[in-house]
Amino acid sequence: MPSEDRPSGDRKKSRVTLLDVAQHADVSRATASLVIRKSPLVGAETRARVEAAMRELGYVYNLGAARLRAERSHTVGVVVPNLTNPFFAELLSGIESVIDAAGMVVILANSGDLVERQDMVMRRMREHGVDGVILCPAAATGTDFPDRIEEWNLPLVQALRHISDDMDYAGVDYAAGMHQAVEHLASLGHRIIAFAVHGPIHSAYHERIEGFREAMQSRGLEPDLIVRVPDQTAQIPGSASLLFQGTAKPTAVICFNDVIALGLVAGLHDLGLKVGESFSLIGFDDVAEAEVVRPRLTSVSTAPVSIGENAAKLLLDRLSDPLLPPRKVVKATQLHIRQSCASVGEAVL
Amino acid sequence: MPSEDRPSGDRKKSRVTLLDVAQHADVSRATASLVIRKSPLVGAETRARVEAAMRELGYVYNLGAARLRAERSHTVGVVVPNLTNPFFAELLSGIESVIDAAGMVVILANSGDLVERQDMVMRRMREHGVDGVILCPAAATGTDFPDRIEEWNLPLVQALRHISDDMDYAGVDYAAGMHQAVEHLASLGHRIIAFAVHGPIHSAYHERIEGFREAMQSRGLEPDLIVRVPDQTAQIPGSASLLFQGTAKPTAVICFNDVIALGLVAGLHDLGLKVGESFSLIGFDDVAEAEVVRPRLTSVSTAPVSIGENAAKLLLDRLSDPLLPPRKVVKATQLHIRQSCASVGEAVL
DNA sequence: CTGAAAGCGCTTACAG
DNA sequence: CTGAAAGCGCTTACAG
Repeated sequence: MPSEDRPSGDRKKSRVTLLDVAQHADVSRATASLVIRKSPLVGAETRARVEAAMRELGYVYNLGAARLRAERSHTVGVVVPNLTNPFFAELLSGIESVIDAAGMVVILANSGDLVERQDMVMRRMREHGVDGVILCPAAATGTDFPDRIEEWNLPLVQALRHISDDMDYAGVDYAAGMHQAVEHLASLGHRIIAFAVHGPIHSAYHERIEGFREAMQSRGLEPDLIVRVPDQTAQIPGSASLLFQGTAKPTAVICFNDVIALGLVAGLHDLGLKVGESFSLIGFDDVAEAEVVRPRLTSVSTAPVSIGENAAKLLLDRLSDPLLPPRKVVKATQLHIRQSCASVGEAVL
Repeated sequence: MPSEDRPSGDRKKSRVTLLDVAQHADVSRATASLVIRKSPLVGAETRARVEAAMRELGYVYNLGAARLRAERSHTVGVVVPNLTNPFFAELLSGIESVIDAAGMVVILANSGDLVERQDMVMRRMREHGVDGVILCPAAATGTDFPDRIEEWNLPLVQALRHISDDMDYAGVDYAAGMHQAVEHLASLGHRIIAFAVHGPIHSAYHERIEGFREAMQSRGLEPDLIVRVPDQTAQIPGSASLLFQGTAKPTAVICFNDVIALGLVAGLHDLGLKVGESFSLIGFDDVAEAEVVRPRLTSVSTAPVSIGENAAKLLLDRLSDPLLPPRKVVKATQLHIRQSCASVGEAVL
């Protein structure tokens, strides 16, 4: 009665193995293995017999054993800085769907945007034998990181943020998105435009800042009205007054992302300003709430789900052809115009 | 030059193994294995030597191989209906943090709230040899599902929704949450209260409906003013008028979740009603946006991150003691009063 | 198209 | 505290 003193053991002990299936179907183990892997080498009749046996015995493929021999785990690691942020959740959703469709599975980890945690997590991924990883690099990732990846010979694609040109990257054209926002505001007559930012500093941060500056400068507008608001959602509304502390009073603000945008809409309202009338505002990301807020939010859409899909495809391609040169898939953004921007009268000029 | 025609192979080929480490450190493989698993049987000096060897050789533990022998994968499956919903993303975040702290890793899957996909995904989880799974069951999960789990002898905990009393469950007391909402509104003098719902039908849905009805009935109030709004966020504002189509005109609405709440705030605004003044509204979940919307949203908080933590702890406990009787951890909700409710004047009674 | 043998990298008793 | 041997459940050449 070994099942009595090792209660959890009976599952494992009684596991039906490929050999059981083979014997039941009266073939060799190798043949059974071939039908599992859908090899064309096996005759239809034999295949049917083996499949019946698998069903009758309730066979479950043991990927762990297969992996040991075949050196392929059908597993990809995904590491993001923060699961709680809906933006990353959407990225993850896109990744998961294409990885799943490829018959693989995602192992998830959270770096907390901390390099030490990221190191731990990367080690864990290697221990689990992932075939590759999709990584949104922690903001402070060191310059030696790409070298280590290289050494490990671990297929890796960067998502949303990039730290090396020698590895695949899936992201969006943040700078062009900023141009679209500035362009729209400028066309409505705005000349003094603020940029509200927060969060950690990384490539996507720089690209937005650069994009903003460049777009402003190319129109002869002052590019330095950049204000930092708190990271915590709940504290953003209270920081709206920061927009007006300098000598140049903006008539519009572009937001680093929609959580800032939503927060500032509330904060500006608290200050007695009417967004979409006496003040204009553009968000970034175009989250679902943009449609549901009053006034409806004009926002630059980045579609994180499709970035996730792109990242996963990039990785799949690399797995099937490791010699591919590094590729970048950088999506275009799209300005979704709703109600949060108004034109400034000629008087203002 | 085998690395020339099998370019991806050199990683695997050159893998440093436990035997390499053992030889380098001049001990047997078994001893090396013991130091990895932190066994107290190994002397300090030997341990140090082995650890040095691991470092020098860049050894990476092969969990896949260990699992095959030890029948433990240090892996837990998590299956949710939808990653895109921030609510599930937060649940996942809570799960990930405690699973990670336990030195294990989560394998993620998305059921799309579809039973066929759920079946697929559960099979995949078994193939990957997860030690257990945390499942938010798809709405239409059949009554035979628990039996199959039982047969598979797969440790499983239900999260947010439950389909069987014989398995662990981590959730929140939805019915009590509805009581808190109704109580608050009733204390402000509201007598005709609507309940706006949407989405799939499952235990958490029923509990909220029952909770609402019971709370209304116990106060002698009409419990049947339940209106179904669209599932798509963007379409919810347009459905606000549904609240007033019956003969009984509500002065307040309780929302199934905060995405409905946010949508109806917008929709009521479009109808010229002032939420928090001429109409009252309570949300459910207390998402971050509740604080950032005007008027600030009064909402029943459900704290999905901590539900995820509870679910993960339940699973960890079960893994270490499979004979534990099934347990339920049902969190209390908390009414977070902000600005979206007003009292109705005596005149209304 | 099928079979017998070896091996993937660990852990597990079992001796010493 | 350490070593030699067997085995976890597959896949991979290699013969036939």
